[in-house]
Amino acid sequence: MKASRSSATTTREKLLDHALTLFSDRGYAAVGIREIIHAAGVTQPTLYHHFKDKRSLFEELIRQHYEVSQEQLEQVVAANNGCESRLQVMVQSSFDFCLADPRIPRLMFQTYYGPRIPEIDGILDSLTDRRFQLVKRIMVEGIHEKCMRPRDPDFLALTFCCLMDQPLNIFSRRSRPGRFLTPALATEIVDQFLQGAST
Amino acid sequence: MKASRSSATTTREKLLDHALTLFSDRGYAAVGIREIIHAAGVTQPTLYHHFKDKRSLFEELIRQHYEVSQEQLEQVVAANNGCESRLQVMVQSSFDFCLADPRIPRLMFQTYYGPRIPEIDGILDSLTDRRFQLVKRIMVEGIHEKCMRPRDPDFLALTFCCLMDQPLNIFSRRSRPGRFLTPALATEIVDQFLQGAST
DNA sequence: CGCTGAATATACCGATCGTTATATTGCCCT
DNA sequence: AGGGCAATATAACGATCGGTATATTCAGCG
Repeated sequence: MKASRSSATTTREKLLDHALTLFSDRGYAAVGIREIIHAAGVTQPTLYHHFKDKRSLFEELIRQHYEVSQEQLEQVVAANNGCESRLQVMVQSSFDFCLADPRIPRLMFQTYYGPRIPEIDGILDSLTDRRFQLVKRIMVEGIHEKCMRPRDPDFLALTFCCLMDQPLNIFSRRSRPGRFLTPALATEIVDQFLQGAST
Repeated sequence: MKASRSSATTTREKLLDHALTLFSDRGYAAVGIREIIHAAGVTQPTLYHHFKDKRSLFEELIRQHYEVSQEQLEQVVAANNGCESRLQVMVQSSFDFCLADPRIPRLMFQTYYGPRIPEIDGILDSLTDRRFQLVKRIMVEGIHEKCMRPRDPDFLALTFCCLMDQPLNIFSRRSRPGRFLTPALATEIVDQFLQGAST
């Protein structure tokens, strides 16, 4: 590959990487492009050479990481059978994904559960819906296999996503998320979802 | 009460009210003070007469609504006995609180689960911790009364808060949250928490 | 009446915002 | 060698940001 092309890619990826660091910490509105280009060690026209504007940079960041995480989830779900083990690997895979780079769940969940961002209105819902439908399919399957009580799959998918996302969001902000996002917690979450808290 | 004092109170409350509307929609960083004073129909020095700066206005808004919602929760919990009914009224009371003014849970949850706001770093944790401890006490009691399996009360409180907060956060953003935050959903959430999803 | 002090307005401050016109560098192809 | 083009930098644009110096209004009070 040509040097100029590879150098361009590096610059572009460097911008995306530092944008990820900053946006995942303080969000789209609070981070200025000067902060990003300063962290990346470039100047403004360089950023505007690689991205149309601030909004495009942010949207690409979001789309890219939603894409990767979604593919990983679909992969581990497809590689397992039975609703319980599928839910289990889904949580565990999400935990691993977070520990590999906590900035990514921070960006995704804080952007989704945080204040509205008019610049990207509408694109978040379609991205998160793909994962919701995946969870919902597992629920429908679980009910059909009679390992789950027959209830509204939308409700089940919602509660499961709550139990999975919230710990990811909360603990990915702490220092050393690995202290909290343990395999034991992943198992406990699935157990809590399936068995409940009562005796 | 003097006319000037009452007029001052109205202006101050008008500012807080429009700030609530705007901050709960797009967050602290994305909303400028000009937008607030324009909505309230006053000028900048008026805002700075009633509040030290943008940060103080926001902090007062946050503290005020956390205070009110916390008191309401403690009240309904104290008025009921048994862990199941306490959990039930807690969810239902939170739903009612949201339906009375969806801007308030939007502000609270989006501020808490959204990107970090350096200006108010540290004050959110102490405010949310009070509610978490309340939930935790119900869990400890429930375990002691043998209506819940003996598990880590922190984990139980975490999962219950997940199941309660996430629907509140998600549905308070939709139009007419009352379509979703029904008494039936409140009951389903408590049932899901206690009984789980499996057969 | 004239004084005081809270409340509000006009007009502006310097700083930062997202963005760009212009110029320069340096590799690739001919 | 030199044209062409992607990549980067210097320097600045107008707009908006949070915040304020100053002036005016108005109510309460001696």
